[in-house]
Amino acid sequence: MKRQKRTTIYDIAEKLNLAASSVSRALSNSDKINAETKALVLKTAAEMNYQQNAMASNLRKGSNPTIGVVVPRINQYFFSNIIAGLEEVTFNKGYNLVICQSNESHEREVEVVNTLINQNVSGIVISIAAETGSSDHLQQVLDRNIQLIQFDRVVEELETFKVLNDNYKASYAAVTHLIEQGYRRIALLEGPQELHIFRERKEGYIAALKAHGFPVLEELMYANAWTQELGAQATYKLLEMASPPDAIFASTSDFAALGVLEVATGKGIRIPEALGICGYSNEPFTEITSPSITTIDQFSIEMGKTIGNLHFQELVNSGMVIKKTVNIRPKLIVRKSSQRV
Amino acid sequence: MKRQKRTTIYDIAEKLNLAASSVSRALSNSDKINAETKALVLKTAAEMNYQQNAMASNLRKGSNPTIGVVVPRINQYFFSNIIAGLEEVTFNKGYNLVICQSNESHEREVEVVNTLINQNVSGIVISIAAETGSSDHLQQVLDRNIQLIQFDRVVEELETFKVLNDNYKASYAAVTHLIEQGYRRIALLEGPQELHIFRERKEGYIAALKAHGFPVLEELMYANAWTQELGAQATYKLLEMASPPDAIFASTSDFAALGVLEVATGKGIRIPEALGICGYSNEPFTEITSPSITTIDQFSIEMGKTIGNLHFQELVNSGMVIKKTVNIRPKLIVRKSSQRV
DNA sequence: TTGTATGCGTTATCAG
DNA sequence: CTGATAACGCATACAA
Repeated sequence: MKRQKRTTIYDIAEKLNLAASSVSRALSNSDKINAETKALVLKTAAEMNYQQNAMASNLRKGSNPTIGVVVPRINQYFFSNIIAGLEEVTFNKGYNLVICQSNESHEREVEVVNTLINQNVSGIVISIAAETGSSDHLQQVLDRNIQLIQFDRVVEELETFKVLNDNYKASYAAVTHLIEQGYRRIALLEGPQELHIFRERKEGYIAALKAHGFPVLEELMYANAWTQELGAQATYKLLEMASPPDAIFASTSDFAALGVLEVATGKGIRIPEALGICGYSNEPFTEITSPSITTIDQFSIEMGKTIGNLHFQELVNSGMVIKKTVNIRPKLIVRKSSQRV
Repeated sequence: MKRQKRTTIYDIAEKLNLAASSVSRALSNSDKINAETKALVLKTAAEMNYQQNAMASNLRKGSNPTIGVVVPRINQYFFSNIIAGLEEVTFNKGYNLVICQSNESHEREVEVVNTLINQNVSGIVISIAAETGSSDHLQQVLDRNIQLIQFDRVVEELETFKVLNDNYKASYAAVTHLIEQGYRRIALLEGPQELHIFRERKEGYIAALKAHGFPVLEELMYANAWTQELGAQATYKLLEMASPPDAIFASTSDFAALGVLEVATGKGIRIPEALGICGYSNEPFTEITSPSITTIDQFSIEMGKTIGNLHFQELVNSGMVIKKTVNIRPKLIVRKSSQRV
């Protein structure tokens, strides 16, 4: 049972005593073709079960209507929602999405980006891995004039479209909220400071403390606590302090906040009375923990749509050198874990 | 700023005074080439920033080392884990994944499958949409001798590899567990019965009841309760009955179980004492609700890997007519929502 | 080992 | 409006 040859435009042409070019025109809905022959071609194409060979077509046209998406992990709510939003706009334009994971590895990221370049995709949408490194691979993308859109975690030096959350403001708002709720010693769980998003969140935290006349204490800033496990470990340490914090802002993720919640609950600490908690990302589970977790919504679906729109807009303006940053203002979602007033 | 021409093997050949074919051989690591020239070609290729045009190569070779994946929704834990597992094996083989969502729509499913066929992918991995319909599009895949692997939700009549959970046994085990915990009136939340997986789960439920001498009551079987919202609605109705159930098996999903939990908790019903709950899928959140939710793990990452292995095995045996079903035995995860003994 | 020639399936250009 | 032909970039059969 060999792979049977697929029918090509030549097969159709032969059957109808036409030239292949005419068949091509009919199929591509050209206007330089008689309506009747077009109808005839379409009909026989369907009968003969014809399906276009996208590789040949794309090769000839020198373009490939697909967009490559590179994210650290596909199974995080934030990223899968970005993709969902993005797909909503690309699908309607007849564009495909090729989705790749870097698994937070820089090496892997380089590999998948190269694969995408090889595929001649018309655009690449990326949120870089936590394990950062050279950005040569992204420069390559630009050099080949492939649309590059960075989102969330970006290489700042690179002149590309960027779709970002205003991490600083979100963080500032979260800490201000905690202060307003009467918390006095607010600890921060930090992410890897190589990533700007985590630096910005830290800056927002510091600024909010200062703005309200609170001291900024090194002992309350806990580095690299950006997974559930690490968040839990950090919480153990923090709660063992002589004067422990009365609130923890897990600026890295809701998963870290979950780690905090579990450890604190396990120790019999009452939330939000004795300890306030705030996470980041508005993962679905934050709504159903007990108590529910205060967090920050990043409007991920919206972000995805924005990215898609940017892509097509740029295509229209191709040749222009418009590079800019779209900032999406995240929103603080106040839930039980931080409401004691 | 026009898109600059990418360097081709001809550019390299010209520079080195070689034939394009030699360059091609060097690049494809052929053995019919002098080691020195190979090294030289590789070196200059790197210098000239050469990257292969995958479309041309694939067109010429008549194959495309990518696998298309079609799932209802990318942002469900089960599916994203399938993809993660699958990617683990395909990536190592140098294969790409093109991931598409059907959004549970049959029309959309047909569209994306056709796109994948056009791309000449070497395989398609699919879990069909809840909105079922004709399976012509999948027959097309087979007719073109593209590897087709179905998983989880499948079209049974189609002779393809199938990777399934043993829904019947899992359901049977869940209900048996509930009975052993002393629950007497166990309700079932059903999914759309067009899908075999939901039929099988219902059969497992019925069989377990019968095996333990319990009556099978129509009033306790609630149709189409397969989202959180619908699960909540169903729970309202069920708990209003003259003699309400003392346990609810949300055979459709953990989301439905979550709906049950919320409504019951809202009504002040104590879980697991007054009402036992069991879900399906082992979504991460089932561990952190209070009480935690008993559920069924489907070993989704394993399933993904299995699918990948099947794909490549079939490639090796191409020409053979081996079509079979791999059944993965899910595991009951007992948590607090059903433990009252 | 290397070069020449051809074709993969389309689309675009040019005549007719 | 239609047909012939070239070209997209690469890989292979064949010749040298």
